Amino acid sequence: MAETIKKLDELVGLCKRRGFIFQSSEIYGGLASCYDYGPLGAELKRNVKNAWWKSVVQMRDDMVGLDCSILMHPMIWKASGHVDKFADLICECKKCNTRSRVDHLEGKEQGETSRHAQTAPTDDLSDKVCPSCGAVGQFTEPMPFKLMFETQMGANADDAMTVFLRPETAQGIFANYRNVLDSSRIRVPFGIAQIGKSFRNEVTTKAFIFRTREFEQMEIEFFCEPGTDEDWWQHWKDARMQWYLNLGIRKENLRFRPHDDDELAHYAKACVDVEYRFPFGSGDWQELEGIANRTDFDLRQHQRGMRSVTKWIENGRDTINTPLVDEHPDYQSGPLSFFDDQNRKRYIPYVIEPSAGADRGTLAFLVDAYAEEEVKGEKRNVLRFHPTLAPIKCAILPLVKKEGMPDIARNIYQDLRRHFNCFYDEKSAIGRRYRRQDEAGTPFCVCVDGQTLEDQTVTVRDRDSMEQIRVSTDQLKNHLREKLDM
RNA sequence: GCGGGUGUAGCUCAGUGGUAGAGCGUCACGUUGCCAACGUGAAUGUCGUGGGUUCGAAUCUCAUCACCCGCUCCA
Repeated sequence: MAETIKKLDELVGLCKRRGFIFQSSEIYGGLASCYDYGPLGAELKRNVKNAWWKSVVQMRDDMVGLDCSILMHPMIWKASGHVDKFADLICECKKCNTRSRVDHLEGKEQGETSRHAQTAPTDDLSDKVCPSCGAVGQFTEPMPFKLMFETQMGANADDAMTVFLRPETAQGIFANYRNVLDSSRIRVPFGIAQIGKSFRNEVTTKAFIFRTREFEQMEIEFFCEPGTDEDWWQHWKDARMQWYLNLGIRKENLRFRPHDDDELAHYAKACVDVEYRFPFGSGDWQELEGIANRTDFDLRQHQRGMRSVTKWIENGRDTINTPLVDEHPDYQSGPLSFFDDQNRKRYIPYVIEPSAGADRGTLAFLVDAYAEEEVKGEKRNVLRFHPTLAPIKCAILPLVKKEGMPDIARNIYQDLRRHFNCFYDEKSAIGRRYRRQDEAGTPFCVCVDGQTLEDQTVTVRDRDSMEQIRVSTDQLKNHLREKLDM
């Protein structure tokens, strides 16, 4: 009789009530689109990230990790295309107040439109048609729309340089691809994984932590020989779907959604989204992760970017108005090429990018685990987290607060907590304590009772079945570690 | 950014100009002793924020912030 969350409001309330997720700066009235993880949420999210890392780095021979800085050389974002793409011009229809991108307005030829904020024409919208209400020429002056966060680097205001907070972790991987190759003895095909914060000035945030301006990504760039890219794309597609399933997300709430050709980013040869059926919007499927074939676009772009730096300095470090130099005719032998010494071949690798949202994933695990049940006429709320993800693995509870039971329980607690996250609770009735742990998603509860005093056994209570078995205290640690797979 | 809605205790909400409330939760004590038990008691409020009207504002009004729904947008 499990019931799931039907509305976003329920979920927000649940997250706050149990200390998973809070509105950022709440005592100041909140800050739009920013959220904080509470005690249980911080554990949950960290477990999600650790599970991902274990799956894509620890358990694989062909993957290594990376953790690079959020601030990077501004020209990285020129080469990646973000400086231009993320500086679109927006105008507003005076008649219906709808905002449109200038380069999306009808009548404008695509190649003709400048994407550069400072060189874009601020006139000549007189013959353009509002895509929303059909009014002609009723637009405000075009205004630049900065999708990347900017900040100043350098304490001395005169010398300060404008840098960007990264809008994706991916480019840090491309920028370090050469370093990793040269230092780790790894060879193509191989991948680099990274978890970290990224920032985008999304036009629309909303939907709780689903789309926020500050968010955390779990990204892989997998480098492979051109021609093998489609096979690797398929490999990662399967591997990533299996990860969500292995961690307990119900199959019927997951699906692949291939991108249409006109939806593909300019660099991508193919892209598929892993989607989860979230309980908001119209009960709609929403993206958890995108798995793209980025071809050799990024490495080739960075080869151009590397050769454009001098020009950028000469140009007064003006990132927007410093175009990249043309691609070298012999780009296949460039500094970011890979030499396959077994087959005596040199090439720019193709890249498969499985890019997952850590916050979205955490939200999906939370939603999918939630259940309301009837037990003997009483309502029971339970979060059926996979043990790997559960914030607390085991609660240790003395049946009563006397006859030495708390002392024994505390000893067990001190022993078990060295191996996994535990919680000790001796307050109020035992049934209430079990239900509290159900709400936190704790898979096991250990109870020290009267019989423990006689034969050194405790009960182990299972969250999902609510059944109890007796386990000898000297077997307890092994019993739990086996059950928890830890 | 547009339209609609909401904002009162940790949570869910009642309270339409006159003393700030309930249920749940939390805490203490007692009783009980394996699934939100019972009894007694207690704590908890910038009524989102700031201004205005009024003798008096949670309530009327203006502004603002945040969230939700629908548009728009989503490299």
